[in-house]
Amino acid sequence: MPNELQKEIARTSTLMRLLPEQHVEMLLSKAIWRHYDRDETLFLQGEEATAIHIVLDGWIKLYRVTANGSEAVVSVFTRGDSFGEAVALRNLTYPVSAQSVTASEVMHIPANVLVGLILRDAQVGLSILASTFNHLHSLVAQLEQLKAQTAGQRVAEFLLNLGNSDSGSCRVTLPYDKVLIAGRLGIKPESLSRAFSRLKAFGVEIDKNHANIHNVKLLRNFVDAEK
Amino acid sequence: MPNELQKEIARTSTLMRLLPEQHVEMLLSKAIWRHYDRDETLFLQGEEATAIHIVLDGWIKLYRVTANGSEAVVSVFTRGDSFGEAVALRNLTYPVSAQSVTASEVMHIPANVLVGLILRDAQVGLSILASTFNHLHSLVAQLEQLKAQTAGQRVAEFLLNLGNSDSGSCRVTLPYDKVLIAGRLGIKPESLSRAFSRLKAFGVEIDKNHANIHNVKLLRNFVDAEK
DNA sequence: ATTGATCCATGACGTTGGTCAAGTGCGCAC
DNA sequence: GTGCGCACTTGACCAACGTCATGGATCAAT
Repeated sequence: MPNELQKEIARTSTLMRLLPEQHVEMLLSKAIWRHYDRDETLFLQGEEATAIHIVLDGWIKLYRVTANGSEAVVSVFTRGDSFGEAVALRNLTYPVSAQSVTASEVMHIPANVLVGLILRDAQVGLSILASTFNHLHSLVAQLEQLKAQTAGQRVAEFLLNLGNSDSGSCRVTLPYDKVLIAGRLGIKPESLSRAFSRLKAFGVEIDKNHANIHNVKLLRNFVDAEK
Repeated sequence: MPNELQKEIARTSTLMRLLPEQHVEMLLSKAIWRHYDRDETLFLQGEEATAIHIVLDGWIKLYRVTANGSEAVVSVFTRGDSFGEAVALRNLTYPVSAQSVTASEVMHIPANVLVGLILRDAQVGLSILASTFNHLHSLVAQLEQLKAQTAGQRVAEFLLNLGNSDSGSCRVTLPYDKVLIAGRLGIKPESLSRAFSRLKAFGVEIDKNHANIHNVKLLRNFVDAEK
């Protein structure tokens, strides 16, 4: 049973905000609305995709389990983000697994509903391409970070992206626990912890799950520092 | 002026092989066919995309130049691969730059031609999503590799992907120079060189731009080795 | 208050890969 | 041939990060 707030978030999601009103209403009416507790699995890599997913609240991680059993976090999604479009529309199998990392509300749109809509109105296909492109772009950005930045720089950039000011100071909330943040950044929790303490020198204070950035420009400078 | 071989490659590209014949012919007739010498730039990150690209011959790299001036190679494409779909269809700006790393033949399809086709036949949109999904998938695989494998394992996996047998022995050709291979794998040329010599112990011989893998299963084993 | 669980910080140490510098092998122009 | 340039290799050294072990802080249950 979706409430109005949830519907509003859905309407403004990357996936739907460009669609004409009557399509949106149709999708909302055919969607499945579900609550997930913390650490529930939405799907596993290798499963066949039958729906696309829009996060209404909470945090969902996409991750891969590697041949030797360790876990690589690929993305972490939150309110307004959608995922699984490209896979579901082709009836392919997921290349990643998905799990809630906090209690979450997620809306599922059955793939056949969306396919039907695309065939009737090709504009919808372009909308979905747009959102898929966002994912492409964010993966490209992650690759660049991993290849060209040190762990410390990645941590700093992560903090800067949480607050979205570009000068002055700001206080941001760490959205999920530090093990996951470390995973998202491709480092171990211990390294994250050390990176945080090294960032003190650049005006960053970590207090529980909050970070105070005293001088945004100074930190930005550190991220962009040549080698 | 395309020759028949080039047209045949285009027809079997990821992007077009699922399209009905008459659409393919139309796209081929509207396409721009171009030769690039080595090290020519196709486009730069930040430029507005006006076409999608299909590689007919040679190798094209996509890369990002970071704030501190260093370069991160994101993808390397060859015969039959297409790129730029999601960007061109939305008239967005490229998140990466593209450059030929060998002399290459590339076919460009103007975005407006493709958009027109999608609006007339939504099936085309799904085809493009399929090819975009391939890119997504390969980026996800790269992320996993960077986060969960050592440089040596990445090098070994790269060699295994070049030959596509899964047992016995095989001889593969290194498709482009070692500086670029190193970039693609997120390491420095020196480290690539050292990785190669360490792989001798696993039956890999490097000779100029060829690699002999004496025992594919042994090497696969090394890649999948638990930590 | 005590226990245990969970999450995080810190220290000691090992390994990986980057950096810098020198050297090798090969192709090519003359 | 000789000389030069380029791609690659090798070695010595160092910084960054992972690993392993320990200990503190917080919270809930008893």
